[in-house]
Amino acid sequence: MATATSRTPARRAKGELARERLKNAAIAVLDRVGYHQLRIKDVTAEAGVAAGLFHHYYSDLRSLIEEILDEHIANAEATEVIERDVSKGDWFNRLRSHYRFAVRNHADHPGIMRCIHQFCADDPVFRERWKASYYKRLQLLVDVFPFVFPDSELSPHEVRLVVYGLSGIGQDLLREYFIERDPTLLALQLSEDELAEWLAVLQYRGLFACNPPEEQLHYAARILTIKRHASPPEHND
Amino acid sequence: MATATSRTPARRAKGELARERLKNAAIAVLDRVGYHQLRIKDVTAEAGVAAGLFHHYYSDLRSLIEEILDEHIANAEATEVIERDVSKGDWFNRLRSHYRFAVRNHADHPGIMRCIHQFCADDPVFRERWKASYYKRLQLLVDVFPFVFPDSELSPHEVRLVVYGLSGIGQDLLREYFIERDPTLLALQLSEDELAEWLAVLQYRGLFACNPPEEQLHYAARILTIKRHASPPEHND
DNA sequence: ATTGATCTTGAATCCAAATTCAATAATAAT
DNA sequence: ATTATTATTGAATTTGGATTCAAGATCAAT
Repeated sequence: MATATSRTPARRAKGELARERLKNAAIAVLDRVGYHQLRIKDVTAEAGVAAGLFHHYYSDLRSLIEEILDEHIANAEATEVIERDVSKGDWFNRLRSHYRFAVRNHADHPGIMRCIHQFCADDPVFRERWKASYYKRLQLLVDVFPFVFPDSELSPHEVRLVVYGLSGIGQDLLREYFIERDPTLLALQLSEDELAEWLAVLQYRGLFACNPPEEQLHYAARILTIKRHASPPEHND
Repeated sequence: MATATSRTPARRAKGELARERLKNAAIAVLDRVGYHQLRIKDVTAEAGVAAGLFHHYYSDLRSLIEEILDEHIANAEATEVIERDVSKGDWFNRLRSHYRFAVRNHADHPGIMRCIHQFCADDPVFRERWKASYYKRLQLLVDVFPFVFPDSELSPHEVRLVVYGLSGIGQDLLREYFIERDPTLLALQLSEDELAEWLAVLQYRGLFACNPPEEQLHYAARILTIKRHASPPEHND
């Protein structure tokens, strides 16, 4: 934002509007076809302007997309109130808040999330930027780990391994759900909060090797019934 | 394989060799630059043949890559002995075997795994093929779920949610480790077996909400020390 | 109203890479 | 040895799309 208005002092309101229109058009097309299918002509057509106008505002597609993603990331970080209303020791709610955030992000901006994923896969520079943002949240967990688990004998590297490993819970699933819209998953008819809670429970179990306090579960209480028999029955397929 | 030798009866041994050389060249380049940077010229140069030869054997890049990936998938499925030496109720070893397989795959074929990931992201047809292969293993888990957890009140859809969610454990991590070669992860200096075991432990905890039997842990026993205090200490960051 | 700036257009140009193809070499069959 | 088939080359062409640019439209300031 700051860059956009300050870079060229001569930039006018109308120009800013056109940039906005191009960005919104790009986001719309991203939703439909994804980053690798995206063409400048698609964007200008969607925005209802001439093809040449694009280069008046952006040097190439990459820079437009970068601007969109940077804005999204900044925006997301700003609105991430997550930690605020969660009391210090309340880990389940903390994890659930993180998932609520991730779920909402996917639900509201599937095109952008897909684009981030695609962009990361072949642009090392952007991937670092994304990781920096994404792992910042994880880092919080890494940092407090020694306090939460004072008896843990894990080295800092091992802590990172555990946290990064567990952070994978639901990543693919959210993409399948909100971006590919996999029918077998959509069939679940879950609200955003429900989905977030399910994923949080799984992560909680992975982290603490036990269930979260039952009274905190609003939707996923049934998961407590996943309890293994003392002597698991032999079974033939 | 069967297709390759039978499609054109007139195809000669030398031709088969050239196809092999192209495929191997492509795999080598995939390792270096990934799918989206890959150019036909790169492949022919790497193979040491003229650019035009490519089209004698393949109609386009996509079809070459598809052949490579299909072969890889078929091959992987064939060598996946996994379930064989694991006794029926021995879930921890079963999960660990799956992870050993995934880890080995990434370690041995980083270029191909990266390509699969990129390909999936923008080719819905291929994604279905990959999911079919990948989820086949998960489906096993989904199928036996009611027998392992007879008291579970989860609907089949919910079972799928849980299994898919947990299957995300380590996905990104394996990519970061073997494809991007993230230094903070490589610093762990883990053997393939160690990595597989860590991931399996995390998944086991997520699935069973408890630790795997201690005597089965060869490397990751320290994870048992992640035990939460009865009354977690308040902590200020 | 005139001026100087920015905005917008779309046809013309450029470019990287895919694709074709005529010519030549290698190989197998007889 | 001759012939037919397949393999290989690399220069020429085509393609899809990005990029440029001259010309006209719009706008703000005075």
